[in-house]
Amino acid sequence: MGHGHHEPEGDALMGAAQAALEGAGEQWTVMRAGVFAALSGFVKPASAYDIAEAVSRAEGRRIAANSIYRILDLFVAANLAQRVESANAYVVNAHPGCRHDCIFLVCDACGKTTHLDDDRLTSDLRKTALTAGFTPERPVVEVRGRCAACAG
Amino acid sequence: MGHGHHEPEGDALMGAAQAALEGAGEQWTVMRAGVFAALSGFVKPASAYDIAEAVSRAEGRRIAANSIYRILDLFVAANLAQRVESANAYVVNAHPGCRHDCIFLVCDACGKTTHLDDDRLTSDLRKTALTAGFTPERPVVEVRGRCAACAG
DNA sequence: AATGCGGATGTGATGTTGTAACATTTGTGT
DNA sequence: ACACAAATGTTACAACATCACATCCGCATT
Repeated sequence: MGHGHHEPEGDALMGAAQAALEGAGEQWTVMRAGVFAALSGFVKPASAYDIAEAVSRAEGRRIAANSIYRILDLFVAANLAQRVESANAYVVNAHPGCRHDCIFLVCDACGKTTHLDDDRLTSDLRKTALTAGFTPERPVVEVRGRCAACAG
Repeated sequence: MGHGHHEPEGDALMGAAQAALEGAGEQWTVMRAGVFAALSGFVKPASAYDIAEAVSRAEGRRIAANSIYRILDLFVAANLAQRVESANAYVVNAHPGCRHDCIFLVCDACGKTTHLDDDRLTSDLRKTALTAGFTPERPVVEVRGRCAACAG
C-alpha cells in the first residue's frame, strides 16, 4: 500500500466520511449519506446521472441530477470524493482524512480506475508550474490506457 | 523556449499543419484549413461550439458542431491540436511535427492556457503507471491555478 | 464525357453533462 | 413553538458530444 494506513470500507468508510464532512463544518444529512453510499457502491467512476439513478432506486423516488451535483461539489471540496476530469465522473476518496494531489489510472477498455498517490511526482509538477510563473491550485494527473486485466 | 526550435506562426504554422496532416495520409481540405485557422485564432482553449461559431462567421454559412468534432478528432489524432480535458476544449499544437506528452497550465481566472513539455516529468508518470501494472497510452497532465497576470 | 467509388461534409435528431432560478422543506438555536 | 439559515425539490435550460443517414465532391477508370 505504501501509504501508511489501511483502507476503511463500508461502515468504517462512511464514518470517516461523516467525520471529515462535519469536521469541515458541514452537515451530514440523510441525503448526503445516501449519495455517499451510492458513490461508494460503484467500482468505476460514476457520473452525476449514474448516481442520481442509483439514489433514486434506493429511495424509491426521483432525485434530480441537480441535487447530486450540489452534493458532489461539496464532497469534492471536503475531499470525500474526487472528480476524474477525463471521464466527467466521480470516485469516492478512500482516505477522506488526508489530502494529496492524486493520480488516476483510467482503463479505456473496462473503465476501471485506480488511484495512486505519488507526492514526489505531483510536487515536482507543482514546482514545474511555479517555475513557469504559474500558481498551481489543483493538479489534474490522469493516465488513460489499459489496466493489467485488459492489457493482454 | 528550451525546446530546440522556434514556434511557427500564421502561414508557417498552417503550412506545418498541412504537412503533418498529409504526412498522416489525410487530406488537407478547405474546411479543415478553415477549422485550423479558427482554432489558431483563439488565445484560450476553444470548445467545438466556439469553433463552429467562428467558422460559421468566417464562411458566412452555418457549420454544425458535428462537423467540427469530426475534424477536431482528426486533428488530435494527427497531433495538430490537443484536447484540454479539464476545460472540454481544444488548443492548436504549435509543433505539429513532434509528439510529447504535454502539460497544460490553465488559469482559472482568465482561462489562458500555456503548454509545457517536460519529458522527464511525463516519462516519470508513465513509469509510475507501469509499475502499477498499467499500460499508459495517453497521460493527461493539467494544472488548474492562476497565471502570472492573475495571481497578484 | 459518363460512370462508379470512397472520403468528406451537411443535416437533423438525440444523448449526456452541467447550471440557473426559485419554491419548499428541514435542521438548529433560541 | 418560533425564526432563521441551510439543504433539498422542481423546472427549465445551457453546454458538450454523438449517431444516423443524406449529399456532395474529388478522383480514377472506362
